[in-house]
Formats: sequence, C-alpha cells, structure tokens
Amino acid sequence: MATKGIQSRNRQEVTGRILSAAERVFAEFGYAGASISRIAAQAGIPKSNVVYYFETKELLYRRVVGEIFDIWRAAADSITVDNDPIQALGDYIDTKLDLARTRPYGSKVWANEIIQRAPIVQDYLEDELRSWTEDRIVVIEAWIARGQIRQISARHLLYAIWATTQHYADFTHQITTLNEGVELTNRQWDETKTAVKDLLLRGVEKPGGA
Amino acid sequence: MATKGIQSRNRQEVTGRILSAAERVFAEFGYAGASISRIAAQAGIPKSNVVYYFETKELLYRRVVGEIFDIWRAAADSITVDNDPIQALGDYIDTKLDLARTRPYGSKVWANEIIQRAPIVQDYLEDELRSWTEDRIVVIEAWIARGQIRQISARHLLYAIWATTQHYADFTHQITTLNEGVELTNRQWDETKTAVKDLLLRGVEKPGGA
DNA sequence: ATGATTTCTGCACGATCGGTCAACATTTTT
DNA sequence: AAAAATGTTGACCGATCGTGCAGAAATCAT
Repeated sequence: MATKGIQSRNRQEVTGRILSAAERVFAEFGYAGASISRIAAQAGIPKSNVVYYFETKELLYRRVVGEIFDIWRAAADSITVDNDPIQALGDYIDTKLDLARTRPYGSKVWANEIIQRAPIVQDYLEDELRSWTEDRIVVIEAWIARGQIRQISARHLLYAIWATTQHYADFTHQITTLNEGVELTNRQWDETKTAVKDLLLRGVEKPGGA
Repeated sequence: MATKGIQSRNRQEVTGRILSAAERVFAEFGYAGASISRIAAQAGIPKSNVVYYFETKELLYRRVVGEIFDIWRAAADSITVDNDPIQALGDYIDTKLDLARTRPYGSKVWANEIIQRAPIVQDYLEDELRSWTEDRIVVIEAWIARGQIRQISARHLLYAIWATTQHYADFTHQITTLNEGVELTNRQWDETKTAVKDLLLRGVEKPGGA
C-alpha cells in the first residue's frame, strides 16, 4: 500500500524517458521528420515499446506539446492586477528566458506546430490559449487604466514578449553561430535578460516613473 | 535575337512556379514532411518535372532559403551610419513587417531551418549572415558613440527586431486564432507597425530626444 | 526537312515510415 | 504455486519516400 510496486515505478521512468526523447527529436526533425524509431533510439528502448506506452505518434506528440504549454502558462502567474507592472512583466520575461535556456526543445516543438498551422493542437489554441490571453490583456489594460504604465497595446506587448523570449530558444543555433560558434555563457544569459527587459519595459513604463 | 524563344520563357515560368510552390510546401510541412510530389501537385506539374529542373530536393530547398535570405538582407539597406537612427530602424521594422505579411512562407522556411540547427544552409550563417550582422552592429554602435541613441546592446536590439517582426509571419496562425479566427486587416497591420515601433524604439531613443 | 537539343513524363528501385501482432518475460493478484 | 495482468520485443505489412532512367514530345539550329 505504501509503494505502487516495481511496475508502476518503471512505467513512470520509461514514459518519462520517452517524453524527454520525443521532445528533443520532434524539435530537431519536425513532426514528419521525427520517426518513432529515432525517438526510441534516443530513449534507448525498442520502437515497439514506445508504441506500447503512447499508442500512436500523434498521441505522443500531443503529450509533448501539452507539457510545454502548461509550463509557459505557469510562467505568467506574476501577471495579476495587484502586482507592480514593471516587476511582474520583468519576472515574466526572466522566467520565460530561463525556460528558453532550460527547455529549448519544447519551445521549438511549439514553434514548429504553430508554423504548420497547428494541425494537431488547434483545440489548445482555441480553448485554453485564447481565454488565457484575454485574461492577461485585461490585467495589462487595468494597469493602463490605473495610470501605472504607458498607454500601449496590451496584445502587441504580449506578442513582443513571446517573440523575443522564445527567439532565444527557437533560434539558439543562429545566436550561437553569431556568437563565434560557442553557446552563451551564464554572463551572456544575464546580459540577455537585462537587455530584453531594458528594451521592452522602457516602452512600457511611464517617462517620469524611473 | 530579340527574344530568347519559347523554351527559355517557359523555363523561367515553370521554375518560378516550382519555387513558389516549394516555398509554401516547405513552410507548411517542414523539410522532411514536404514531398516532391506534393510540391509538384501544388505547382500543377508532374513530379519528374520538378526533379528535372532542380535535380534534388535539397538543391530546391537551398534555392528557396537563399531567396528569403537575400530579401531580408536588402530590407536593412536603411541601416547606415549617416541615416537618422530612429528613422532608419523604423523603416527597417516597417519593411520587415511588410515582408512578414507578403512573404510569410519564406520566413517560416527560414525559422524551420534554424530550429533544426541549419542542417542544410549552415554555410549561409557562417559566411554571409555573420559578417552582415557584424556590419550592422558597427553602425548601431557608431550611433551610440555619437550620442544619437541610448546606450543599448546593439546585438540584442537586432535580435529583438528580428524576433518581433518575424513572429508576425511565423506565428500568423496563432495570431489569427487569437483574432477570433480572422486574418489581420489592413488597419490591424498598421496598428501592428505602430505598436512594434512604439515598443522597441522607445527603448532606443534618448529620453529627452522626443 | 532533318538532326540536335531541350523539355517532359511514367515506371521501377531500394529505403524508411507508422502501426499490428504474436510470442515471450516479468510482476501482481489470488 | 497457479492464474491474471502488465511489460517487452522482433518480425512483418502496406504505403510513401527520393531518385535514376529510358523514351516520348516539343523546340531549336541548320
């Protein structure tokens, strides 16, 4: 009763390895280019075993996309009416950039899916993303109404934050190449955070309110 | 002597149709998911005819990527030391957003290629993109040295412009879904230009220099 | 008009794909 | 310990892929 037994412990470990491998392979080869056998090889198990746990490639893919979607959603918890706008948006940018570094594959899978017009997770967009976005826009517009930030387009501010933060995940390879071929150091990631917040938030805060 | 004959005229027309179809199919299905037969069907010709003009899928792909790269490069012609910074960067953003609207497929193909670590056009990144980027950074840093703009990171400013402008091409489907399922109108594209420039350029211009 | 050249197309090939299935191994339940 | 349930694996199938190739069709040069 205390434990669930060896089988279920293994089940969790194996499915976890598959999900992790799938996130990477889907990111690096796209949905069509990612074969089940390559995912299996990445996870170190036979192809049949992947099918056993996730039935089809599409179901496995949906699980991967759902994971990164949930993580991103949680990253915006700081965006509430009662928080300080600059602090809240700054935290959101910081968290999003941390995720760009720690979970770049998930971001790439999402980008690929949207680029291809969301053939598999369109329901996510219409149900959860739409209402979630409208809620954040309401918060930002409340800040504007209170005079806490400049009169900007809340929607385009969100898009700009998404675009810039995810750019550092999706375009990591381009950024690395332009960084003389070496990955960004801890210091350079800190500089990135500072630069992105400096650029975007100066367009948000009131001129006098420095 | 005046004309080149029917054959070469047709050659240009057919290769043009193939390139246009390929840009779209590569964007919507990724490199692996884009089959030659689907490109041929989109162009309205037999599969063998596509191979006749471009030999391999990879060579056709390189042509498609090279096209969008050249177009983007030309879009930054306004970024020179002697131009006014805010005007020049504003023009760049405008042009880049126009391209996001008129050539979204090219942008998506590029995004896909970078996400997958540039398996085919890495030479573009190391040769042309790298030197091109360094040149623009020199210009922006010259503006800073002259005191024409704030002391910002030229590199991250470029990345932010790329990220935001290309976001409106690569994530068109997400933006459309969040726009109640309908594509952006002319007016909304104008609002986008204004919002993006307002957000990014306020982080660039000197506080007093309004 | 005729031969050379270019353009176009259907067919065939080996490879790889997603997914099925039956046999086997292990763990859990009784 | 026997039965049931769960986990694991390799062999196999029909479909699609990129590409090579031979020959037909159209155009060009003479």
